Amino acid sequence: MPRPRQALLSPDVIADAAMALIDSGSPFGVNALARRLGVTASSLYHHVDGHDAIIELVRGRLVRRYTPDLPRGTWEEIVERTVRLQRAMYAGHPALVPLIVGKTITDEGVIEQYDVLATALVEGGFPRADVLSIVAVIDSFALGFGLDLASPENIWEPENDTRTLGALIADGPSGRERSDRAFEVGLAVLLDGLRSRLAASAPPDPEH
Amino acid sequence: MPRPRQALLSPDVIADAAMALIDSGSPFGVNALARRLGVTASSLYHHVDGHDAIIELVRGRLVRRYTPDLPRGTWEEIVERTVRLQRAMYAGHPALVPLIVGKTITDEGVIEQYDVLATALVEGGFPRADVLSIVAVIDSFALGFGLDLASPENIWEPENDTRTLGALIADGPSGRERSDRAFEVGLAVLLDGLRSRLAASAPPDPEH
DNA sequence: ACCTGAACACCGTTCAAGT
DNA sequence: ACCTGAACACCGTTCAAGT
Repeated sequence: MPRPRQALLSPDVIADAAMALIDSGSPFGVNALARRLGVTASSLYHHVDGHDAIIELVRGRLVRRYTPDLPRGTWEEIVERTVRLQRAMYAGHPALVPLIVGKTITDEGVIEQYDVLATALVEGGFPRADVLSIVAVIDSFALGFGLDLASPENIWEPENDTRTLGALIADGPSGRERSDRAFEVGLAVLLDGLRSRLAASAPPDPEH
Repeated sequence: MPRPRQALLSPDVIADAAMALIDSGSPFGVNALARRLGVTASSLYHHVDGHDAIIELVRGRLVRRYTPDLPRGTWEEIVERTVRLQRAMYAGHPALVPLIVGKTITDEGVIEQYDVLATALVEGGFPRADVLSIVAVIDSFALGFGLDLASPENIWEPENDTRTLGALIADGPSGRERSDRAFEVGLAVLLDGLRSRLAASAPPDPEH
């Protein structure tokens, strides 16, 4: 079946199938993807630039889907909304997370999200020299908790006795509920920490 | 060369070579590892339980090397020391980080570190029900910044103009220095956030 | 007990050949 | 322009055969 009159593939078709494959839980790969599409792996290379480019395509789509409009508000609102949106995205597509770690971000839509964040922090009064670091902190935070969603049920499996850890694991929730609670605690810690830092760098308005 | 009088391999020999392979920057795999050891990949399976078990072996060794004695002190000191030790370990062996994400921790030495942390937080006055979440927050934090070390020089590559992000990237440091700065900011935010949380859950001593 | 070599079911990518 | 099939250099794991 060489060269049908109407092309079988396109970047969109490939991205859709890639997302379905990732969400199915089966390991992602160009061969597995081609199989799903009823096509040879080499065919994909006529439309996209290989494995990593497909992942970046999927990331871009998801970010656009999960952030319909650019957030407005105070830096606190924007930080919280950004982190919660990322959380929702990773929760909806946990198997994507291990695939995107350590890949350079080039997608315009994703860059724009980080730009909004950076702008909000500068306008919020954080020292310019710190803002990129703070964006990285927020990013690390979101990614770390995204990986938590992609992790096995039990992160720790103590075989011997422990002083505290074993009992805490036995007493508390597991799986998604454990992860959600940790996320909420983490988000509160993050926002509190940022507020303290802002207060320390820009002393409160002398009028008060 | 079947069955030499003195065994060529052992878990220790394999772990040493695995660490050298990982630190060399070449992609890790059982085949590549066997090649380095001048041995067949199948030989490894007489001593260790495959790819993931080798990674867990390396993790255990490194944790033991980087934490010679169990930390003592206030919860703040223990949290800070734990995070800094993990940071040092990941900085020394960045290529290990992507290999350990999402793998269940079974190594006794590693479990013990988390147990010390959990115990310190309980004794420090954090609500028992929150402690496991807080340990997960600290873990996500350390892992997120570890991944930052394993990431390419440029995390963001904006192609179009941006309002703020592009200028911040151009003005600030890159590579290791950027990562280190972000880590320091993140650690300060983490500790501040934890202090606020503790103060909110356990109101200050009425004597003061 | 320990190592090999062959086998199996995979990877990601390139490229000449076909229409 | 678009798809195929073969090729290349890899993966991780199993297992019978050899000493």
